[in-house]
Amino acid sequence: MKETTDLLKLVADKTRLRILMMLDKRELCVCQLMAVLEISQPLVSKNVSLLLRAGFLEDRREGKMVFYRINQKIEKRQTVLIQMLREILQDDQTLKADIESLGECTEYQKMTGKCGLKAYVEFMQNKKRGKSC
Amino acid sequence: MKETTDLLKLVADKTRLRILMMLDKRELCVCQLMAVLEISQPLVSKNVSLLLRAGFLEDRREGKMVFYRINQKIEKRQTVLIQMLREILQDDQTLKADIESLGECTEYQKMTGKCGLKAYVEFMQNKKRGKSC
DNA sequence: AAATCATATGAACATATGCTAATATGTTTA
DNA sequence: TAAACATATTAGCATATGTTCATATGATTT
Repeated sequence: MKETTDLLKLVADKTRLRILMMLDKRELCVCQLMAVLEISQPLVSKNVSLLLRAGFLEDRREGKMVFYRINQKIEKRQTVLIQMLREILQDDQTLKADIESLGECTEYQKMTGKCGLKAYVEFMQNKKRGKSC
Repeated sequence: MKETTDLLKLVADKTRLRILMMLDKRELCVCQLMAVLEISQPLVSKNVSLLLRAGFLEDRREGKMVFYRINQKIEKRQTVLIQMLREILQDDQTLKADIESLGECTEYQKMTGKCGLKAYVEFMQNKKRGKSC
């Protein structure tokens, strides 16, 4: 019972829900999540590690960067939960915007080859000038 | 998005989850929930009214008693959520015990015709003597 | 080796949440 | 109408939670 409520609490949070749904689309590193969600690096790291410890995610190191994705060997309960989330969030505007930002930011990253705070700040400035990434 | 996290938060609580799953089996009044869950009346009332306001439940007055049940005109998202909960909680021991207690307590209520604190206390005393209701 | 980059961790703070106790409302019975 | 019963609401407290800031770790590049 507690396991279930813990699982639900984990997912009952805007930041983590956005992260989980993003990673449900594709593998991402911390800095990409920062850029798209427009939140601080420690906040991403913390929430990502909560999802990791709960078994939702698995990580993969590539140089300095750590990539996260949905755990392939996920528990059945978690699979069911994620399927439910997909269903009730299929028309969610925040998530749609996140996915769109993600595409643009990935492109931007390929151009600059950077993934850090500076790239993030530049990205944000451009975005606010209406150029979106 | 906030609607979704609010919905999840509501359900990410042991007390409310037990109430919701009980009511998923059958209609119940506050005092029955008190007895089975072994929690105070205000606590039942509060959580039940939260579930009510969120649209999960509907209420029905019968004399002094107020009966609650799953709202028949529930939103689709909520239906999906409840179905998911049924699935991941199908082997939950707490819920199994709740359902069992419920049967016994309903029987006890029919005998005494009472639904209040006194009946509850007697019930609890008997239960602890190993007679279970 | 030093500097930079990417991520993780820990402390501190504000806010939110669940719970209890006291009280209020509303209904039925005596 | 008074008393008992069933439920609802409020205030207050303790705990939990999300967030930020500062700092630590670990990897790469120069």
